[in-house]
Amino acid sequence: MSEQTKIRSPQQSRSIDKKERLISSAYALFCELGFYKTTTPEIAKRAGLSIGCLYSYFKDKHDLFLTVLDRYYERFGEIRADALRDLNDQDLPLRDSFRSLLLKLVDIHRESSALNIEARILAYSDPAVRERQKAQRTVVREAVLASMRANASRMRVTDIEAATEVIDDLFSGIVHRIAFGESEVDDDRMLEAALDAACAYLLPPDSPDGEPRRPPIPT
Amino acid sequence: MSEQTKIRSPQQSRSIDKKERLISSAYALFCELGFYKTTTPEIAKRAGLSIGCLYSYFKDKHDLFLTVLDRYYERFGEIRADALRDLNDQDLPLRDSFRSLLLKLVDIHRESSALNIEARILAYSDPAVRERQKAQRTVVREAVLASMRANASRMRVTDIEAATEVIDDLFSGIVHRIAFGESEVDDDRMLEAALDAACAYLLPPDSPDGEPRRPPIPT
Amino acid sequence: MSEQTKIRSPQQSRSIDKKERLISSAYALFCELGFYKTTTPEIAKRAGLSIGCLYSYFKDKHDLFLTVLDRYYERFGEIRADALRDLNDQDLPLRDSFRSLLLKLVDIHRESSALNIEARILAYSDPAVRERQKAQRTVVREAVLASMRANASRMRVTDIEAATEVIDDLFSGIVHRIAFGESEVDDDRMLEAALDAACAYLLPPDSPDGEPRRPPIPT
Amino acid sequence: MSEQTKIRSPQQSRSIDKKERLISSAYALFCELGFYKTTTPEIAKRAGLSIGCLYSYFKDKHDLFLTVLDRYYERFGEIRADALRDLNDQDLPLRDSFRSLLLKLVDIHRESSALNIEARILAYSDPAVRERQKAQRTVVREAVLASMRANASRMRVTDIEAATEVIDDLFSGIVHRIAFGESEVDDDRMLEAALDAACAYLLPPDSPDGEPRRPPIPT
DNA sequence: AATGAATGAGAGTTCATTCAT
DNA sequence: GATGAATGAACTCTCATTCAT
Repeated sequence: MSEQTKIRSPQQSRSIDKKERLISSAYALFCELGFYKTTTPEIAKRAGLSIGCLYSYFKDKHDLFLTVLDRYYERFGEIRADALRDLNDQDLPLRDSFRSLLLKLVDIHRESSALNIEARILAYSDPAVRERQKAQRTVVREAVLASMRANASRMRVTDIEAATEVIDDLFSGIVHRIAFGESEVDDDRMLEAALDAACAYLLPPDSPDGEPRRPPIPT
Repeated sequence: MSEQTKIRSPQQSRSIDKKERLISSAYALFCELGFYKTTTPEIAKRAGLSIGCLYSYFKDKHDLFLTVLDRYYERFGEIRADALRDLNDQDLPLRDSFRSLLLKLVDIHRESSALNIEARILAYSDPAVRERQKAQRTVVREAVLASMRANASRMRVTDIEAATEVIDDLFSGIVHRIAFGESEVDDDRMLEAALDAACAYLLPPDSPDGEPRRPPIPT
Repeated sequence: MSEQTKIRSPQQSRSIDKKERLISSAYALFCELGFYKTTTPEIAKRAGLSIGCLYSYFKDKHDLFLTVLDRYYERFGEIRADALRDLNDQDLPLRDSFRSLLLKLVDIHRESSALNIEARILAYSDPAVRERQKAQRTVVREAVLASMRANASRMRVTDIEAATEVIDDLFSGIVHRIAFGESEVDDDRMLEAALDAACAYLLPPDSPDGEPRRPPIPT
Repeated sequence: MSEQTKIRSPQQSRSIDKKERLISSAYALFCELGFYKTTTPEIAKRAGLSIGCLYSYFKDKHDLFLTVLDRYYERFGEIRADALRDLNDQDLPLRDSFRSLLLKLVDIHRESSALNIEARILAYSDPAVRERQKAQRTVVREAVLASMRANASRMRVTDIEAATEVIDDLFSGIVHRIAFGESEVDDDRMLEAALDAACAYLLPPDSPDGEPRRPPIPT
């Protein structure tokens, strides 16, 4: 009679595959249409499964959304973590590390940004979404902050915490703009401008870490 | 009888008042609950009007949402315009103009951010919303760009267009962060950090325009 | 936003009529098919109304069932009260008062017994039904008990409370049997047999109150 | 292949055991939750069997319910038969035989009353249930009637058939009341009151068969 | 012009039953 | 024979919209 037991926790590869297909299908539809315009029968249909099957893997639509959101945050987190590792471990100039981070973020954003926005909306009225969002935010914040601290010696900013959030905002905005083609300006010019801004802000003037990739054409 | 004539275009003051009340009520509810959780009867009820009356002023819920969105963009535009006038006309240091701009943006964001986010979601599947969003973006972009160009002499950036969008992203992020209390850092520290970044990026080193508000305590 | 306001409390005669029609229609269907086989669209259809309309008068199916149950108990209560008045006020022989009570009970039972049985089932898992049932039971019990006490002088039983419940059980059984044609024996013979039992139990031997209606045919 | 052959009629002890387990499990659940709230997967689960297995023994849920009902009637019938044997064979005073009968009926009622009530509801719309109910009723009626006839010499009632049904109603009501704790009066007082009524009705005044168990306390 | 009761398409969800393994 | 994942018809309920008054 327990509700818990009614939801299948698949251990066999075939079932796992079905659950994955449902998550993918839901992910795609939530991204494309948002939460409310996506219907559960449509999710099942796209996954090539019946509606009943969907409800044997997920308690309800909301539960499925949360699962999709977790999946998204997870993937997003991995990519960010990858990129931050570059910032810490390699002795690339900071500007180049940043560029590589931005390009990776653009990639993941391109496929799931609507989901991210939807989550922000739902977070207003849905505590479970809000909580997950906050947790995700905290993880990211800590990782970026650690990375910034590790690079503190090369920087001129003193309030590392605030600087982290400033850079986060700047990068998020640029990434969104590029991912969605909302810029009137060339993607490349946008990217370099954002890097200019980040370097000008974080680094001392004339730091070699902030050298533009392409030297200005000599006159 | 054309369908168009069914929708009243109020010319008498009483009718205008009713339409306004409907827009306000819808604005408040869309902000609070988002598009889908807001019901048309509730909008009418809050406006102290009948649901039938709502449908005599607006073709459907979507039409009302678009009207509300226009109203929001309009208000947002006015505030931005105000703030940009400061940038151009007054001989305040740029940093102070920026600060005043940011504070105004935080105010408007606080009351309508959900609407803004909702619009972003709907823009995916709704061409009419997308179009308005783009138009709004263009207006703002042009205004900010003009303002940047007028100040070009004080700046060191050469790609003014890209710089405009960079600043826009930076400021939007900060404003959102402050408006929604999502920052772990003091609002004030965040604000000054964002101004540091903007000034470091736009202005030549040591420009008096970028002087921090509070001089360092003399030794 | 309050849930309360969403449910219409009709004050105009037309609306009251609609609500009544829904209750009648639901009453008939619950009696005929029971709670689970009765569907809300069917109730609305029988009432000549739309399903949406049903849900503007009742929160949900359960709420409608409770209303129907209240209505049934109310009617049942009135008839019982009528009959008990006879027991108290008139100087009919007790046997004749009882007979008239039984005949009235048969009437109401004939139309709503399934509802009564359904309520018993739902009472197992539904506290709201259980509570109403208990309240109803108490009201009836008190009334019958008062009536028994008023007639105590004519009776030989000393434990009036227990006797009340015994008589209640006896009469309920007989009424059910007659109402549903479950008896193999003539209704009339059954009725007189039940009256024999009640009189033999309650009255002293040879009490004129227990005289059978039809005197034995003289030889 | 006829459809009939799909349903297994188990001849091997292992299979019989499984079928029994399914019947017990269903019996328990139908009693606890009623027909509609009991789900077939839950029945199979409680029996420690798969849902597929259930459907290899029973055509459908309805078929299983009928089987359970038969089983219940069977058990009920046995107990009644036992009790009636007492009435016939032993030379206990009738009052004591009745008491022992009532106590046994209370026992069986306690565990299966919901099933009984559920059957009554389903009998309205389900001919198969109705038919079984009627058959059961007939069996019981015949047995009780025979028993009453065997005791006719001790009794004063002349219409034995009607008296049988009167006693049946009286006893059923009391049993239900006691089994479900619906009485406001002590179980013991209720029981003796019911016996008073039965003896007063059936026996001649002052019959030693109707002596109360506990003699009144002498003054 | 205004009202708000009424509509009904369509959403989420359940569960008796089947059938590939 | 046994399994239990999968099916999908059917249910309850919501809410944008209409239209008689």
